[in-house]
Amino acid sequence: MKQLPASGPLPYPHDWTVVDVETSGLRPDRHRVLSLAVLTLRPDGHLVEEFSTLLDPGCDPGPVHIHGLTPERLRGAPTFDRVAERVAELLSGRVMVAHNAAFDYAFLAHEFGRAGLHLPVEQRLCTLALGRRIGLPTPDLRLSTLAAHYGVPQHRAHDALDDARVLAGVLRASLADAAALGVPLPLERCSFHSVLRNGAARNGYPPPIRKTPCAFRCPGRMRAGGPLVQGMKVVFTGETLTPRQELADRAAGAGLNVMSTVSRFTSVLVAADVHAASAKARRARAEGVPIIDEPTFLRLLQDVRPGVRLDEPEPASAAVPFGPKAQR
DNA sequence: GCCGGAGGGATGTTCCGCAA
DNA sequence: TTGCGGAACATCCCTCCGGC
Repeated sequence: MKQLPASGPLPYPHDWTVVDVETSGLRPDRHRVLSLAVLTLRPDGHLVEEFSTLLDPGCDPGPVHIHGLTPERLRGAPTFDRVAERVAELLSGRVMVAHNAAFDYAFLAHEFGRAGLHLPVEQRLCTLALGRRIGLPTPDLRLSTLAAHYGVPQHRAHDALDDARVLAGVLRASLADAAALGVPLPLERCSFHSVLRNGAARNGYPPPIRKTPCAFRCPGRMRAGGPLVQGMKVVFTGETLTPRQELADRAAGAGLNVMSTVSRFTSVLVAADVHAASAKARRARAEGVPIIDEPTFLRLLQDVRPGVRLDEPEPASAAVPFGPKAQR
């Protein structure tokens, strides 16, 4: 078990609002929030305020065997619209933090919508995505597993307040890890329209990319330090700060060939974390494919050298040719 | 020029993890 | 149990090369 670091200065200048909800099901458009816990934290992770409440959903509470919230327990609890303003106060101007944040965000967004209000969250941080980005040596990324890993005591799983307190502890430790590793936070801009368009559960993974045909001949691998050349085959891995599709569109627009998998013909792998242990990163290392981070890629993207169109003869290039097996 | 084999890339399928 | 998407793996298709 890893020792929970003491709260201290962190290089992330955000005030945080840790949120956990218990719900009557998995569909934010059909199911309701039964219990809600909201904790506000200073940038160093120090607790400022706690708020939690049961809620009267006005419907069947769903899987009682999971959350233990029977109709009897919920009877007399306030409806969401009666606590919405208080919740909005705690969320405003802060980064919302949750485990599988898209899930909690979607439920809150729908509850605020039903109350005729707007969910005042502009950015959210998913601790699941953060754990994945850090590359934790845990068998999985469940909240209970992360709590055990960081030594955060968990008393009652699926109790909103206890889960939120555990999450706050995991957040503090994860932020310390991320800072120590120099890992950028997987902050995500929020909009209710995107919730309606994409649904709730995204598990923090980047969306799949659309394949764009490339009109240029592949010049080979990228040399150390660049430059990028039109036709180079580019693969993305990990959760990038820029949306995956936007990166792919910009790459394709610059004349690069965006591929879905790494092969020995891949010119360069763009990784959210160049030390990542993803399958693509492992394959890239095995094949000798250079790996660069997102900021480097974006910088190189501003100066992509002209390539050779598929219908033109091939001249000398600024790239490294592929190995003998690849030259056929 | 045709055929078969080899290999790479694209695509499809399955598994996994996560939330309640 | 549900829904979603990434990762891993399997399979298919296309291209290229060598032999005749």
